[in-house]
Amino acid sequence: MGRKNSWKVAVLEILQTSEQPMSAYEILGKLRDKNPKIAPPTIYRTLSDLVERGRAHRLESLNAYIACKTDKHDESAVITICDDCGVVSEHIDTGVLDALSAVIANSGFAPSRHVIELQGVCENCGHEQN
Amino acid sequence: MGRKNSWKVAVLEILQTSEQPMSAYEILGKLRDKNPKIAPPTIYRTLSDLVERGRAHRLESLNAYIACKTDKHDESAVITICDDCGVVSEHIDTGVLDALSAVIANSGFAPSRHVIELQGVCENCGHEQN
DNA sequence: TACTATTATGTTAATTTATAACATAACATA
DNA sequence: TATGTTATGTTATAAATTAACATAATAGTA
Repeated sequence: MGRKNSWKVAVLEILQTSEQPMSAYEILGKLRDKNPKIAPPTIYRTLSDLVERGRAHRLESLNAYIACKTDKHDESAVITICDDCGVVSEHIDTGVLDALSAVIANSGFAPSRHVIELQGVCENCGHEQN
Repeated sequence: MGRKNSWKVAVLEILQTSEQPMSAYEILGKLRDKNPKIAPPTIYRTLSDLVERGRAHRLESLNAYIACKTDKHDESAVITICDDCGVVSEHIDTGVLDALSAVIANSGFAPSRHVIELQGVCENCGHEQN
């Protein structure tokens, strides 16, 4: 106890090996395979830390988490979420940020964090016919 | 019972007269002043309906709701949320949407819904010194 | 009008998501 | 060793959302 980062690596590995975003409680379930006593606050603290450091993203529209798969661990990615297969992608792009800046320029608003999430159908799923 | 839209107007009025975003349970509390028996599903159904019709927005990053204050009741607004005073503004802008389109153009992703929420400090609060 | 289908709403209960509050252990430094 | 600080553990609860089913209103139609 009190040792730093007890869970960070484990949580990150779980996220990295998941094809799909995971809820905090899904991660909790995985961790409990090894340590049955782990409790929700531990997960939420670990996730907050990972998100703060840009190693994971919280998907606000799903209440779920993914590992950051880019090498730029900022929190400024545009995120796409396939409603069909659940695959999530990150898109880093300054064009969107510039456009956002332009929108708010006149309002005097100073953003410190932004959430940009697109839901829809990914290319793979779009090609399928059911 | 079974009569259409029993609550829609009431919920919308509550949202419209609120300076700040309200959680589902805050709305529930207000409605209970008049009708003590109203239950969560009623609120959530009403809110879903309002959001679908673009008369209200759900703020994904706050789990809260606001009335749509624009005359364009689409779901494509850029939303700014002041961390300080709680004031929320909607900004309708095609530039951002175009930039987003450009980002996803190569990925083949077909978006059906998007969430664009900026958190930060509004002009008023930015001018204050504490 | 009576019958039926459909949809809206009511109701109960549970599930899912998240955090408050406090206890304990580790670490750092004097 | 003593003290302060931070991380983690632990218990309990709060907050947000939905499932499942019951009942009532409405519309259509025989």
